[in-house]
Amino acid sequence: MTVELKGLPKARAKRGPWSTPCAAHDCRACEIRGLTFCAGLDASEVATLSSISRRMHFAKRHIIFQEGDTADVVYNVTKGAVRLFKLTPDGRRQVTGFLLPGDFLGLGSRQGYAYGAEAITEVELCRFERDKLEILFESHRGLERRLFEIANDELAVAQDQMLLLGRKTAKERMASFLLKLSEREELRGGRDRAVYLPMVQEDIADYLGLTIETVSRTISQLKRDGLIRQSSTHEFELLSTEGLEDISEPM
Amino acid sequence: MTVELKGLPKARAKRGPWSTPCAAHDCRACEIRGLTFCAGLDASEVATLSSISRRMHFAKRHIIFQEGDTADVVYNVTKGAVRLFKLTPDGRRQVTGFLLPGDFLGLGSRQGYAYGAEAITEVELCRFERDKLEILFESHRGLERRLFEIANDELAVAQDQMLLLGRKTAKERMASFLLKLSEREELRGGRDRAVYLPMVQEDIADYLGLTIETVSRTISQLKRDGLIRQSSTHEFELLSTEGLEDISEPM
DNA sequence: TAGCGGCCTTGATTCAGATCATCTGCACCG
DNA sequence: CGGTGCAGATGATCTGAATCAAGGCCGCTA
Repeated sequence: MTVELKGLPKARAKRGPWSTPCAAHDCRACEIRGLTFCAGLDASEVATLSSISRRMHFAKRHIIFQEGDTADVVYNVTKGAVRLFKLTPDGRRQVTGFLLPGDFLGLGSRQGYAYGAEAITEVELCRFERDKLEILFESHRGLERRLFEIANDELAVAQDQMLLLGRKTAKERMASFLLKLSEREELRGGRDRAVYLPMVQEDIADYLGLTIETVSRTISQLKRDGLIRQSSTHEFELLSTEGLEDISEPM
Repeated sequence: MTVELKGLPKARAKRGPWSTPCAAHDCRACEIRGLTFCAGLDASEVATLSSISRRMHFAKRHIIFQEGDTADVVYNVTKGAVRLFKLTPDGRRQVTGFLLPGDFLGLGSRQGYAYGAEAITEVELCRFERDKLEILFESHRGLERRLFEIANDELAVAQDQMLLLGRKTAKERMASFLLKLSEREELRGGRDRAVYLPMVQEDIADYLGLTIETVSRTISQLKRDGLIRQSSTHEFELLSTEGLEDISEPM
Protein backbone atom coordinates (compact mmCIF):
# COMPACT_ATOMS: atom_id res chain seq x y z
CA MET A 1 0.00 0.00 0.00
CA THR A 2 1.43 3.31 -1.06
CA VAL A 3 0.24 6.49 0.58
CA GLU A 4 -0.05 9.91 -1.07
CA LEU A 5 2.84 12.31 -0.53
CA LYS A 6 1.68 15.55 0.98
CA GLY A 7 2.72 18.55 -1.08
CA LEU A 8 5.55 19.94 0.98
CA PRO A 9 7.66 22.16 -1.32
CA LYS A 10 11.12 20.84 -2.15
CA ALA A 11 10.85 18.20 0.58
CA ARG A 12 13.48 15.59 -0.09
CA ALA A 13 11.57 12.76 1.57
CA LYS A 14 9.33 10.42 -0.37
CA ARG A 15 6.67 7.95 0.65
CA GLY A 16 8.12 4.47 0.51
CA PRO A 17 6.67 1.58 -1.44
CA TRP A 18 4.77 -0.23 1.26
CA SER A 19 3.49 -0.44 4.82
CA THR A 20 1.71 -3.42 6.25
CA PRO A 21 -0.45 -3.29 9.34
CA CYS A 22 -0.28 -6.67 10.99
CA ALA A 23 -2.70 -8.37 13.33
CA ALA A 24 -2.57 -7.68 17.02
CA HIS A 25 0.39 -9.56 18.43
CA ASP A 26 1.64 -10.81 21.71
CA CYS A 27 3.47 -8.19 23.77
CA ARG A 28 4.76 -10.93 26.04
CA ALA A 29 6.97 -12.10 23.18
CA CYS A 30 8.25 -8.60 22.47
CA GLU A 31 11.95 -8.44 21.68
CA ILE A 32 12.47 -5.13 23.34
CA ARG A 33 10.24 -5.19 26.40
CA GLY A 34 12.15 -3.80 29.34
CA LEU A 35 13.72 -1.09 27.19
CA THR A 36 10.68 0.90 26.39
CA PHE A 37 7.61 2.42 27.96
CA CYS A 38 6.13 -1.03 28.43
CA ALA A 39 8.92 -1.68 30.92
CA GLY A 40 7.96 -2.65 34.43
CA LEU A 41 4.36 -3.61 33.79
CA ASP A 42 2.78 -6.64 35.43
CA ALA A 43 1.34 -9.56 33.46
CA SER A 44 -2.21 -8.22 33.33
CA GLU A 45 -1.02 -4.84 32.20
CA VAL A 46 1.04 -6.38 29.43
CA ALA A 47 -2.01 -8.36 28.35
CA THR A 48 -4.15 -5.21 28.15
CA LEU A 49 -1.45 -3.38 26.24
CA SER A 50 -1.16 -6.32 23.88
CA SER A 51 -4.85 -6.09 23.11
CA ILE A 52 -4.61 -2.53 21.84
CA SER A 53 -1.28 -2.76 20.05
CA ARG A 54 -0.74 -3.59 16.42
CA ARG A 55 2.44 -4.46 14.58
CA MET A 56 3.37 -2.30 11.57
CA HIS A 57 6.00 -2.69 8.89
CA PHE A 58 7.47 0.16 6.91
CA ALA A 59 9.91 0.00 4.04
CA LYS A 60 13.13 2.00 3.97
CA ARG A 61 12.40 5.69 3.19
CA HIS A 62 8.71 5.34 4.05
CA ILE A 63 7.33 8.43 5.76
CA ILE A 64 5.62 7.26 8.92
CA PHE A 65 4.04 10.66 9.49
CA GLN A 66 4.61 14.27 8.47
CA GLU A 67 5.10 17.33 10.63
CA GLY A 68 1.66 18.69 11.42
CA ASP A 69 -0.25 15.40 11.06
CA THR A 70 -2.78 14.86 13.84
CA ALA A 71 -0.97 13.13 16.66
CA ASP A 72 -3.52 10.43 17.42
CA VAL A 73 -1.16 7.46 17.21
CA VAL A 74 2.02 6.62 19.06
CA TYR A 75 4.56 3.93 18.32
CA ASN A 76 7.31 1.89 19.77
CA VAL A 77 10.23 1.02 17.55
CA THR A 78 10.92 -2.73 17.68
CA LYS A 79 13.22 -3.10 14.68
CA GLY A 80 15.22 -0.82 12.40
CA ALA A 81 15.94 2.89 12.63
CA VAL A 82 13.86 6.04 12.20
CA ARG A 83 14.84 9.68 11.66
CA LEU A 84 12.83 12.62 12.97
CA PHE A 85 13.10 15.87 11.05
CA LYS A 86 11.79 19.35 10.42
CA LEU A 87 11.91 21.23 7.14
CA THR A 88 12.06 24.93 6.29
CA PRO A 89 9.77 26.07 3.45
CA ASP A 90 12.82 26.31 1.15
CA GLY A 91 13.81 22.73 1.83
CA ARG A 92 16.54 22.91 4.42
CA ARG A 93 16.26 20.00 6.80
CA GLN A 94 17.05 19.60 10.49
CA VAL A 95 17.12 16.05 11.78
CA THR A 96 15.97 16.30 15.39
CA GLY A 97 16.57 12.72 16.39
CA PHE A 98 17.28 9.12 15.50
CA LEU A 99 15.17 6.30 16.92
CA LEU A 100 16.38 2.75 17.48
CA PRO A 101 14.64 -0.36 18.80
CA GLY A 102 13.11 0.37 22.18
CA ASP A 103 12.57 4.05 21.45
CA PHE A 104 9.22 5.72 21.76
CA LEU A 105 7.76 7.67 18.84
CA GLY A 106 4.89 10.09 18.77
CA LEU A 107 5.15 12.56 21.63
CA GLY A 108 3.41 15.75 20.62
CA SER A 109 0.65 18.11 21.51
CA ARG A 110 -2.82 17.95 20.05
CA GLN A 111 -1.76 20.56 17.49
CA GLY A 112 -0.11 17.65 15.71
CA TYR A 113 3.36 16.18 15.52
CA ALA A 114 6.10 18.80 15.73
CA TYR A 115 8.28 16.80 13.34
CA GLY A 116 8.11 14.21 10.60
CA ALA A 117 9.25 10.61 11.01
CA GLU A 118 10.82 8.54 8.26
CA ALA A 119 12.14 4.98 8.11
CA ILE A 120 15.93 4.90 7.63
CA THR A 121 16.01 1.12 7.25
CA GLU A 122 13.17 -1.32 7.03
CA VAL A 123 11.29 -0.71 10.25
CA GLU A 124 8.99 -2.58 12.56
CA LEU A 125 6.79 -0.59 14.90
CA CYS A 126 4.30 -1.32 17.62
CA ARG A 127 1.33 0.99 17.08
CA PHE A 128 -1.03 2.31 19.75
CA GLU A 129 -3.98 4.58 19.28
CA ARG A 130 -3.72 7.49 21.62
CA ASP A 131 -7.27 7.45 22.97
CA LYS A 132 -7.14 3.73 23.67
CA LEU A 133 -3.88 4.29 25.48
CA GLU A 134 -5.40 7.11 27.47
CA ILE A 135 -8.21 4.84 28.62
CA LEU A 136 -5.52 2.49 29.86
CA PHE A 137 -4.00 5.35 31.84
CA GLU A 138 -7.14 5.44 34.02
CA SER A 139 -6.39 2.01 35.42
CA HIS A 140 -2.63 1.98 35.02
CA ARG A 141 -1.18 5.18 36.38
CA GLY A 142 2.35 3.88 36.02
CA LEU A 143 2.03 3.89 32.27
CA GLU A 144 1.13 7.56 32.20
CA ARG A 145 3.94 8.38 34.58
CA ARG A 146 6.37 6.44 32.40
CA LEU A 147 5.31 8.49 29.38
CA PHE A 148 5.83 11.69 31.32
CA GLU A 149 9.31 10.48 32.23
CA ILE A 150 10.04 9.76 28.59
CA ALA A 151 8.95 13.28 27.64
CA ASN A 152 11.23 14.68 30.33
CA ASP A 153 14.17 12.63 29.12
CA GLU A 154 13.56 13.77 25.54
CA LEU A 155 13.56 17.33 26.78
CA ALA A 156 16.96 16.87 28.41
CA VAL A 157 18.31 15.34 25.19
CA ALA A 158 16.90 18.26 23.20
CA GLN A 159 18.66 20.74 25.47
CA ASP A 160 21.96 18.92 25.01
CA GLN A 161 21.43 19.13 21.28
CA MET A 162 20.82 22.89 21.51
CA LEU A 163 24.17 23.30 23.26
CA LEU A 164 25.79 21.22 20.53
CA LEU A 165 24.17 23.15 17.68
CA GLY A 166 24.63 26.58 19.20
CA ARG A 167 28.10 26.39 20.67
CA LYS A 168 30.17 23.44 19.50
CA THR A 169 32.65 23.11 16.62
CA ALA A 170 32.31 20.49 13.88
CA LYS A 171 34.86 18.19 15.55
CA GLU A 172 33.17 18.54 18.94
CA ARG A 173 29.77 17.80 17.41
CA MET A 174 31.01 14.65 15.71
CA ALA A 175 32.75 13.37 18.85
CA SER A 176 29.66 14.08 20.99
CA PHE A 177 27.48 12.30 18.47
CA LEU A 178 29.60 9.15 18.38
CA LEU A 179 29.88 9.03 22.17
CA LYS A 180 26.15 9.45 22.69
CA LEU A 181 25.36 6.67 20.22
CA SER A 182 27.87 4.42 21.92
CA GLU A 183 26.35 5.06 25.36
CA ARG A 184 22.97 4.21 23.92
CA GLU A 185 24.27 0.92 22.56
CA GLU A 186 25.76 0.07 25.91
CA LEU A 187 22.40 0.60 27.63
CA ARG A 188 20.92 -1.79 25.11
CA GLY A 189 23.63 -4.30 25.91
CA GLY A 190 25.62 -3.81 22.74
CA ARG A 191 29.33 -4.47 22.47
CA ASP A 192 31.43 -1.88 24.19
CA ARG A 193 32.93 0.82 21.95
CA ALA A 194 31.22 -0.49 18.79
CA VAL A 195 28.73 1.86 17.21
CA TYR A 196 26.11 1.09 14.62
CA LEU A 197 25.27 3.99 12.30
CA PRO A 198 22.31 3.00 10.14
CA MET A 199 21.95 6.51 8.69
CA VAL A 200 23.86 8.04 5.77
CA GLN A 201 26.20 10.99 6.20
CA GLU A 202 23.57 13.40 4.90
CA ASP A 203 21.41 12.48 7.91
CA ILE A 204 24.33 13.02 10.28
CA ALA A 205 25.04 16.38 8.64
CA ASP A 206 21.41 17.46 9.03
CA TYR A 207 21.43 16.26 12.63
CA LEU A 208 24.64 18.09 13.56
CA GLY A 209 23.93 21.28 11.63
CA LEU A 210 26.79 20.67 9.19
CA THR A 211 27.24 19.75 5.50
CA ILE A 212 28.01 16.26 4.19
CA GLU A 213 31.49 17.42 3.19
CA THR A 214 32.29 18.62 6.70
CA VAL A 215 30.95 15.38 8.20
CA SER A 216 33.09 13.34 5.81
CA ARG A 217 36.19 15.42 6.51
CA THR A 218 35.67 15.27 10.27
CA ILE A 219 35.24 11.50 10.25
CA SER A 220 38.39 11.21 8.12
CA GLN A 221 40.28 13.31 10.60
CA LEU A 222 39.11 11.29 13.60
CA LYS A 223 40.27 8.17 11.76
CA ARG A 224 43.65 9.73 10.95
CA ASP A 225 44.02 10.70 14.61
CA GLY A 226 43.41 7.08 15.59
CA LEU A 227 40.30 7.82 17.64
CA ILE A 228 37.86 5.75 15.58
CA ARG A 229 38.00 2.89 13.11
CA GLN A 230 35.44 1.89 10.51
CA SER A 231 34.66 -1.85 10.66
CA SER A 232 32.13 -1.79 7.82
CA THR A 233 29.81 0.62 6.01
CA HIS A 234 27.58 1.16 9.04
CA GLU A 235 29.81 -0.08 11.86
CA PHE A 236 32.37 2.04 13.66
CA GLU A 237 34.63 1.31 16.57
CA LEU A 238 35.62 3.90 19.16
CA LEU A 239 39.33 3.31 19.74
CA SER A 240 39.61 6.01 22.41
CA THR A 241 36.49 7.13 24.21
CA GLU A 242 38.78 9.18 26.43
CA GLY A 243 40.16 11.03 23.44
CA LEU A 244 36.69 11.58 22.07
CA GLU A 245 35.50 12.87 25.42
CA ASP A 246 38.37 15.34 25.53
CA ILE A 247 37.27 16.60 22.14
CA SER A 248 33.55 16.71 22.85
CA GLU A 249 33.86 18.57 26.17
CA PRO A 250 36.92 20.79 25.95
CA MET A 251 38.11 22.35 29.22
CA MET B 1 20.77 35.87 52.42
CA THR B 2 23.59 35.03 50.05
CA VAL B 3 24.09 31.50 48.87
CA GLU B 4 27.45 29.89 48.05
CA LEU B 5 28.42 29.82 44.38
CA LYS B 6 29.09 26.30 43.22
CA GLY B 7 32.52 25.94 41.71
CA LEU B 8 31.70 25.69 38.03
CA PRO B 9 34.86 26.62 36.11
CA LYS B 10 34.71 29.91 34.25
CA ALA B 11 30.96 30.09 34.73
CA ARG B 12 29.87 33.64 34.17
CA ALA B 13 26.83 33.42 36.44
CA LYS B 14 26.94 34.48 40.07
CA ARG B 15 24.62 33.95 42.99
CA GLY B 16 22.62 37.10 43.52
CA PRO B 17 22.40 38.99 46.78
CA TRP B 18 19.16 37.69 48.19
CA SER B 19 16.20 35.35 48.04
CA THR B 20 13.25 35.51 50.37
CA PRO B 21 10.85 32.66 50.87
CA CYS B 22 7.49 34.11 51.76
CA ALA B 23 4.62 32.62 53.66
CA ALA B 24 2.04 30.50 51.87
CA HIS B 25 -0.16 32.84 49.88
CA ASP B 26 -3.53 32.85 48.28
CA CYS B 27 -3.60 31.29 44.81
CA ARG B 28 -7.07 32.72 44.27
CA ALA B 29 -5.49 36.16 44.12
CA CYS B 30 -2.79 35.03 41.68
CA GLU B 31 -2.05 37.55 38.93
CA ILE B 32 -1.39 34.94 36.31
CA ARG B 33 -3.88 32.20 37.01
CA GLY B 34 -5.35 31.04 33.75
CA LEU B 35 -2.02 31.28 31.98
CA THR B 36 -0.20 28.56 33.71
CA PHE B 37 -0.53 24.98 34.84
CA CYS B 38 -2.98 26.05 37.53
CA ALA B 39 -5.35 26.95 34.70
CA GLY B 40 -8.76 25.32 34.69
CA LEU B 41 -8.82 24.08 38.25
CA ASP B 42 -11.98 24.29 40.36
CA ALA B 43 -12.17 26.23 43.64
CA SER B 44 -11.30 23.30 45.89
CA GLU B 45 -8.34 22.39 43.72
CA VAL B 46 -7.04 25.93 43.84
CA ALA B 47 -7.37 25.86 47.60
CA THR B 48 -5.34 22.66 47.84
CA LEU B 49 -2.71 24.04 45.51
CA SER B 50 -2.59 27.21 47.56
CA SER B 51 -1.85 25.19 50.68
CA ILE B 52 1.31 23.67 49.20
CA SER B 53 2.60 26.69 47.30
CA ARG B 54 5.01 29.27 48.61
CA ARG B 55 5.95 32.64 47.15
CA MET B 56 9.64 33.26 46.49
CA HIS B 57 11.59 36.40 45.58
CA PHE B 58 14.89 36.41 43.76
CA ALA B 59 17.09 39.37 42.94
CA LYS B 60 18.38 40.06 39.46
CA ARG B 61 21.24 37.63 38.57
CA HIS B 62 20.31 35.23 41.35
CA ILE B 63 20.81 31.60 40.35
CA ILE B 64 17.57 29.80 41.11
CA PHE B 65 19.16 26.41 40.52
CA GLN B 66 22.14 24.93 38.72
CA GLU B 67 22.27 22.25 36.08
CA GLY B 68 22.44 18.92 37.88
CA ASP B 69 20.74 20.04 41.11
CA THR B 70 18.18 17.53 42.35
CA ALA B 71 14.90 18.36 40.71
CA ASP B 72 12.65 18.20 43.76
CA VAL B 73 11.04 21.60 43.36
CA VAL B 74 9.07 23.18 40.54
CA TYR B 75 8.05 26.79 40.08
CA ASN B 76 5.67 29.05 38.32
CA VAL B 77 6.94 32.44 37.22
CA THR B 78 4.59 35.16 38.43
CA LYS B 79 6.77 38.24 37.87
CA GLY B 80 9.97 39.06 36.04
CA ALA B 81 12.05 37.04 33.60
CA VAL B 82 14.27 33.98 33.91
CA ARG B 83 16.89 32.51 31.60
CA LEU B 84 17.63 28.79 31.30
CA PHE B 85 21.12 27.80 30.23
CA LYS B 86 23.71 25.11 29.84
CA LEU B 87 27.48 25.55 30.05
CA THR B 88 30.39 23.70 28.49
CA PRO B 89 33.34 22.95 30.81
CA ASP B 90 35.32 25.74 29.11
CA GLY B 91 32.61 28.29 29.79
CA ARG B 92 30.67 28.59 26.56
CA ARG B 93 27.02 29.11 27.29
CA GLN B 94 23.86 28.08 25.50
CA VAL B 95 20.68 29.77 26.68
CA THR B 96 17.95 27.16 26.14
CA GLY B 97 14.99 29.34 27.01
CA PHE B 98 13.52 32.49 28.49
CA LEU B 99 10.67 32.36 31.00
CA LEU B 100 8.09 35.08 31.53
CA PRO B 101 5.13 35.38 33.92
CA GLY B 102 2.87 32.37 33.52
CA ASP B 103 5.69 30.04 32.48
CA PHE B 104 6.41 26.81 34.24
CA LEU B 105 9.91 26.09 35.55
CA GLY B 106 11.43 22.83 36.69
CA LEU B 107 10.64 20.04 34.26
CA GLY B 108 13.34 17.45 34.51
CA SER B 109 14.04 13.85 35.25
CA ARG B 110 15.07 12.58 38.65
CA GLN B 111 18.68 12.76 37.49
CA GLY B 112 18.39 16.47 38.22
CA TYR B 113 17.67 19.58 36.22
CA ALA B 114 19.12 19.45 32.70
CA TYR B 115 19.83 23.20 32.80
CA GLY B 116 20.46 26.07 35.18
CA ALA B 117 17.95 28.84 35.84
CA GLU B 118 18.90 32.44 36.60
CA ALA B 119 16.88 35.57 37.29
CA ILE B 120 17.23 38.14 34.50
CA THR B 121 15.27 40.77 36.37
CA GLU B 122 13.95 40.74 39.89
CA VAL B 123 11.74 37.66 39.91
CA GLU B 124 8.73 36.36 41.79
CA LEU B 125 8.06 32.65 41.72
CA CYS B 126 5.44 30.30 43.06
CA ARG B 127 7.24 27.32 44.51
CA PHE B 128 5.90 23.75 44.78
CA GLU B 129 7.65 20.74 46.21
CA ARG B 130 7.52 17.93 43.74
CA ASP B 131 6.40 15.17 46.10
CA LYS B 132 3.60 17.27 47.53
CA LEU B 133 2.51 18.04 44.00
CA GLU B 134 2.62 14.35 43.12
CA ILE B 135 0.32 13.55 46.01
CA LEU B 136 -2.08 16.09 44.52
CA PHE B 137 -1.92 14.24 41.22
CA GLU B 138 -3.64 11.25 42.85
CA SER B 139 -6.81 13.22 43.39
CA HIS B 140 -6.48 15.69 40.53
CA ARG B 141 -5.62 13.87 37.36
CA GLY B 142 -6.09 17.00 35.30
CA LEU B 143 -3.10 18.61 36.95
CA GLU B 144 -0.83 15.75 35.94
CA ARG B 145 -2.22 15.79 32.43
CA ARG B 146 -1.64 19.52 32.21
CA LEU B 147 2.00 19.03 33.21
CA PHE B 148 2.40 16.38 30.54
CA GLU B 149 0.97 18.82 28.02
CA ILE B 150 3.45 21.45 29.12
CA ALA B 151 6.31 18.99 28.66
CA ASN B 152 5.03 18.20 25.18
CA ASP B 153 4.79 21.86 24.27
CA GLU B 154 8.31 22.48 25.51
CA LEU B 155 9.49 19.62 23.37
CA ALA B 156 7.93 21.19 20.27
CA VAL B 157 9.58 24.51 21.12
CA ALA B 158 12.91 22.76 21.58
CA GLN B 159 12.62 21.16 18.15
CA ASP B 160 11.90 24.52 16.56
CA GLN B 161 15.00 25.86 18.25
CA MET B 162 17.08 22.99 16.86
CA LEU B 163 15.95 23.91 13.36
CA LEU B 164 16.87 27.52 14.06
CA LEU B 165 20.31 26.69 15.48
CA GLY B 166 21.19 24.05 12.92
CA ARG B 167 19.90 25.56 9.71
CA LYS B 168 19.06 29.27 9.90
CA THR B 169 21.16 32.36 9.14
CA ALA B 170 21.77 35.13 11.67
CA LYS B 171 19.06 37.32 10.14
CA GLU B 172 16.55 34.47 10.07
CA ARG B 173 17.32 33.64 13.69
CA MET B 174 16.78 37.18 14.85
CA ALA B 175 13.52 37.55 12.92
CA SER B 176 12.21 34.21 14.25
CA PHE B 177 13.14 35.22 17.77
CA LEU B 178 11.31 38.55 17.62
CA LEU B 179 8.22 36.99 16.06
CA LYS B 180 8.04 34.21 18.64
CA LEU B 181 8.34 36.69 21.50
CA SER B 182 5.64 38.82 19.95
CA GLU B 183 3.25 35.86 19.59
CA ARG B 184 3.88 35.04 23.22
CA GLU B 185 2.98 38.59 24.26
CA GLU B 186 -0.19 38.42 22.23
CA LEU B 187 -1.27 35.23 24.01
CA ARG B 188 -0.71 37.06 27.27
CA GLY B 189 -2.84 39.91 26.02
CA GLY B 190 -0.01 42.32 25.39
CA ARG B 191 -0.20 45.13 22.87
CA ASP B 192 0.00 43.92 19.33
CA ARG B 193 3.43 44.17 17.66
CA ALA B 194 5.16 45.48 20.80
CA VAL B 195 7.85 43.22 22.23
CA TYR B 196 9.44 43.37 25.65
CA LEU B 197 13.04 42.12 25.76
CA PRO B 198 14.15 42.02 29.40
CA MET B 199 17.41 40.24 28.50
CA VAL B 200 20.67 41.83 27.37
CA GLN B 201 22.14 41.16 23.92
CA GLU B 202 24.60 38.65 25.34
CA ASP B 203 21.63 36.49 26.40
CA ILE B 204 20.09 36.77 22.94
CA ALA B 205 23.43 35.84 21.37
CA ASP B 206 23.76 32.77 23.60
CA TYR B 207 20.15 31.82 22.83
CA LEU B 208 20.54 32.15 19.06
CA GLY B 209 24.01 30.63 18.81
CA LEU B 210 25.60 33.92 17.72
CA THR B 211 27.99 36.55 19.15
CA ILE B 212 26.93 39.86 20.69
CA GLU B 213 28.46 41.69 17.73
CA THR B 214 26.38 39.75 15.23
CA VAL B 215 23.22 40.28 17.30
CA SER B 216 23.91 44.02 17.47
CA ARG B 217 24.63 44.25 13.75
CA THR B 218 21.53 42.23 12.85
CA ILE B 219 19.28 44.38 15.00
CA SER B 220 20.81 47.49 13.41
CA GLN B 221 20.10 46.09 9.97
CA LEU B 222 16.48 45.24 10.80
CA LYS B 223 16.08 48.81 12.04
CA ARG B 224 17.69 50.25 8.90
CA ASP B 225 15.34 48.10 6.79
CA GLY B 226 12.37 49.57 8.66
CA LEU B 227 11.19 46.23 10.03
CA ILE B 228 11.56 47.07 13.71
CA ARG B 229 11.79 50.15 15.90
CA GLN B 230 13.27 50.49 19.35
CA SER B 231 10.89 52.32 21.70
CA SER B 232 13.17 52.10 24.74
CA THR B 233 16.05 50.03 26.11
CA HIS B 234 13.93 46.90 26.50
CA GLU B 235 10.97 47.68 24.28
CA PHE B 236 10.80 47.00 20.56
CA GLU B 237 8.05 47.47 18.04
CA LEU B 238 7.56 45.17 15.06
CA LEU B 239 6.76 47.51 12.16
CA SER B 240 6.26 44.69 9.67
CA THR B 241 5.47 41.22 10.97
CA GLU B 242 4.96 40.23 7.33
CA GLY B 243 8.47 41.33 6.44
CA LEU B 244 9.88 39.52 9.45
CA GLU B 245 7.97 36.37 8.54
CA ASP B 246 9.40 36.49 5.04
CA ILE B 247 12.86 36.64 6.55
CA SER B 248 12.34 33.99 9.21
CA GLU B 249 10.83 31.42 6.85
CA PRO B 250 12.35 31.96 3.41
CA MET B 251 10.68 30.11 0.53
C1' DT C 1 30.76 -7.57 -16.78
C1' DA C 2 29.71 -3.13 -18.12
C1' DG C 3 27.19 0.72 -16.94
C1' DC C 4 24.56 3.41 -13.77
C1' DG C 5 23.39 5.77 -9.57
C1' DG C 6 23.97 6.58 -4.77
C1' DC C 7 27.20 7.64 -1.38
C1' DC C 8 31.54 9.12 0.05
C1' DT C 9 36.10 11.63 -0.29
C1' DT C 10 39.10 15.31 -1.19
C1' DG C 11 40.87 19.68 -3.10
C1' DA C 12 40.16 24.74 -4.19
C1' DT C 13 37.78 28.74 -3.24
C1' DT C 14 34.40 31.67 -0.99
C1' DC C 15 31.89 33.77 2.63
C1' DA C 16 29.00 34.42 6.87
C1' DG C 17 29.89 35.16 11.08
C1' DA C 18 33.68 35.23 14.69
C1' DT C 19 37.27 37.77 16.57
C1' DC C 20 39.71 41.85 17.60
C1' DA C 21 39.73 46.72 18.43
C1' DT C 22 37.67 51.09 19.32
C1' DC C 23 34.30 54.22 20.38
C1' DT C 24 29.80 56.10 22.27
C1' DG C 25 26.14 56.58 25.46
C1' DC C 26 24.56 56.50 29.91
C1' DA C 27 23.48 55.04 34.62
C1' DC C 28 25.42 55.18 38.98
C1' DC C 29 28.12 57.05 42.74
C1' DG C 30 31.49 59.04 45.61
C1' DC D 1 29.79 66.59 38.11
C1' DG D 2 33.99 64.07 36.81
C1' DG D 3 34.98 59.24 36.92
C1' DT D 4 34.05 54.45 36.29
C1' DG D 5 32.07 50.60 34.26
C1' DC D 6 28.87 48.21 31.56
C1' DA D 7 25.90 47.63 27.34
C1' DG D 8 25.80 48.46 22.84
C1' DA D 9 27.51 49.92 18.02
C1' DT D 10 30.61 49.62 14.34
C1' DG D 11 34.82 49.02 11.55
C1' DA D 12 38.79 45.81 10.15
C1' DT D 13 40.44 41.41 9.79
C1' DC D 14 40.42 36.46 10.23
C1' DT D 15 38.73 31.79 9.89
C1' DG D 16 35.86 27.52 10.19
C1' DA D 17 32.75 25.66 7.63
C1' DA D 18 30.06 26.18 3.28
C1' DT D 19 30.18 25.94 -1.47
C1' DC D 20 31.89 24.45 -5.80
C1' DA D 21 34.09 20.86 -8.39
C1' DA D 22 36.13 16.42 -9.45
C1' DG D 23 36.81 11.66 -8.74
C1' DG D 24 36.44 7.10 -6.54
C1' DC D 25 34.05 3.11 -4.64
C1' DC D 26 30.62 -0.22 -4.61
C1' DG D 27 26.34 -2.65 -5.15
C1' DC D 28 22.75 -3.29 -8.57
C1' DT D 29 20.86 -5.03 -12.54
C1' DA D 30 20.54 -5.77 -17.28
